Amino acid sequence: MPESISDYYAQNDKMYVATDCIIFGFDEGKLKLLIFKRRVEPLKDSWSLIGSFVKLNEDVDQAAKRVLKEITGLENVFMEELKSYGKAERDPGYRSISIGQYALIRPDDYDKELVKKHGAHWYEIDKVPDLVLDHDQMVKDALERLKRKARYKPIGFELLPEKFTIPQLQQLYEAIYQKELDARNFRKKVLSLNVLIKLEEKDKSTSRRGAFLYKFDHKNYKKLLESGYNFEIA
Amino acid sequence: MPESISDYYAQNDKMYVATDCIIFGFDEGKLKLLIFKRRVEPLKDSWSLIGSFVKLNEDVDQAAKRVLKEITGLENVFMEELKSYGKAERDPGYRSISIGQYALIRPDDYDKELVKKHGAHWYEIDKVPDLVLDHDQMVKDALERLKRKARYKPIGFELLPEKFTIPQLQQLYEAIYQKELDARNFRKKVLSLNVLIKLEEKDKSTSRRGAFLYKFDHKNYKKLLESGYNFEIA
DNA sequence: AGGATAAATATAATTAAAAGTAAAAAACCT
DNA sequence: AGGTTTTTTACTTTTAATTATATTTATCCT
Repeated sequence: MPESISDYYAQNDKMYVATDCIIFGFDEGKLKLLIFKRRVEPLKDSWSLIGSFVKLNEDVDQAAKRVLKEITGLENVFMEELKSYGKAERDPGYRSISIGQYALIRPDDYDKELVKKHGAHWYEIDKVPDLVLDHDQMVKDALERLKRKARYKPIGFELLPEKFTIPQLQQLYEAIYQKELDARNFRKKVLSLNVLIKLEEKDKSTSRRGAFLYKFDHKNYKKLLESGYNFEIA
Repeated sequence: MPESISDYYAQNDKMYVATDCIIFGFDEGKLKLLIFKRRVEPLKDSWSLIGSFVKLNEDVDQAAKRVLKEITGLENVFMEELKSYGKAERDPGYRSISIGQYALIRPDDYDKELVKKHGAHWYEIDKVPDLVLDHDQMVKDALERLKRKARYKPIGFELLPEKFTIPQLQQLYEAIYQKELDARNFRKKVLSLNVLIKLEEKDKSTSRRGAFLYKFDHKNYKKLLESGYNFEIA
């Protein structure tokens, strides 16, 4: 880079840096996406992901967390960079790049009032309407990433309440992969990973017998990861 | 994002967008990285990745390709986004974010004169000196990505000359994973993927008998990918 | 010619993953 | 009490992946 910065940015034109959040949730056995209706111009009334420009004194991931908190009230959520979107003409208004970040949130956690107030709405993943700019692409990319990642890291747990049953977990994986799994083998496999803690309680909302609740064992998971263990779910 | 852009960028301060290339090569049985010595202030004489600011009318990935061509003379190289680096204080000089992109190039392809002229140098991956800013982290991240990716996509081939032998391919995987592989089983596995075309010619540079040369079968690879085939190498 | 060396094949043995069969257990319902 | 439903465990069978044993082949070297 022998050129100096001013060669590129001498004009009054600016490069804007934004971040957009692809927010997944799991509810009623369905994988869902949180989007919202723009209430200001430009593109008023279009559906869009939730995003923001990155402030000058702010880390990019901080910016994404800030937005997520504004909209859902949630902190300490699983969030990971997806990729950047940097085509010169991606936004007709001004030159910008956006860092896409996907988040997984638990359906019972978020602040419903706050979400409503911002004009946000949960859509089942295969019923999401067209979004502004390149946001459709972002969702597509994020879904692919979720599918791949859920295969070798237990991120699926981020989408469930803290206590969950094995049939619930199976439902989630079935929703992500859009195919049915064998209950016996799924159970066997997931338990063999040794990252679930069985609780005394049962959840009886979906069956007569009721299913035992489990918690995710973060400690043991970390230990296993460090020892080079390779997860494989579904 | 109810706020307007000018809230964030009203000051004369600017946000700069850069891209840095993590360039891998494979030569003499070793995985190597191309870095260069800065010849201008600031940080003159420090080792650094090759990068550039993104021009206002340029896609981010275009910018990376431009740099790569300037330094190596190469076009149409395997290059993929790694991740963004967006900490507010990552560069003490000015607020910038950088999109890391990693590239895999064939050792015989690049323009040696051009590389020399730019003060660039190939280092074995475990002997790379300290780099400026967060470039060390970028290299670490890129290496991890390469390891993971090489496991399920045949990107390793990008690092070999167009014609290569199976023992060479094995060497490459051994270099990436830093462990020895069984020749018989490696051969069996890699051939079972059906993405290699056996040629008539032999390479006799490393053994008396000589080993048959192969080409990567891009067409068949694509076909298999589309049909949902899942690669697994090493 | 005989020995050395790396490459290549064939095939057997072992281990592990996936799929399926059967049935018991814990609740609830009428 | 007996029927119903879903969860759960115990085991078997099938299939596939991994590892290992043994040989053969092509070539160069002395």
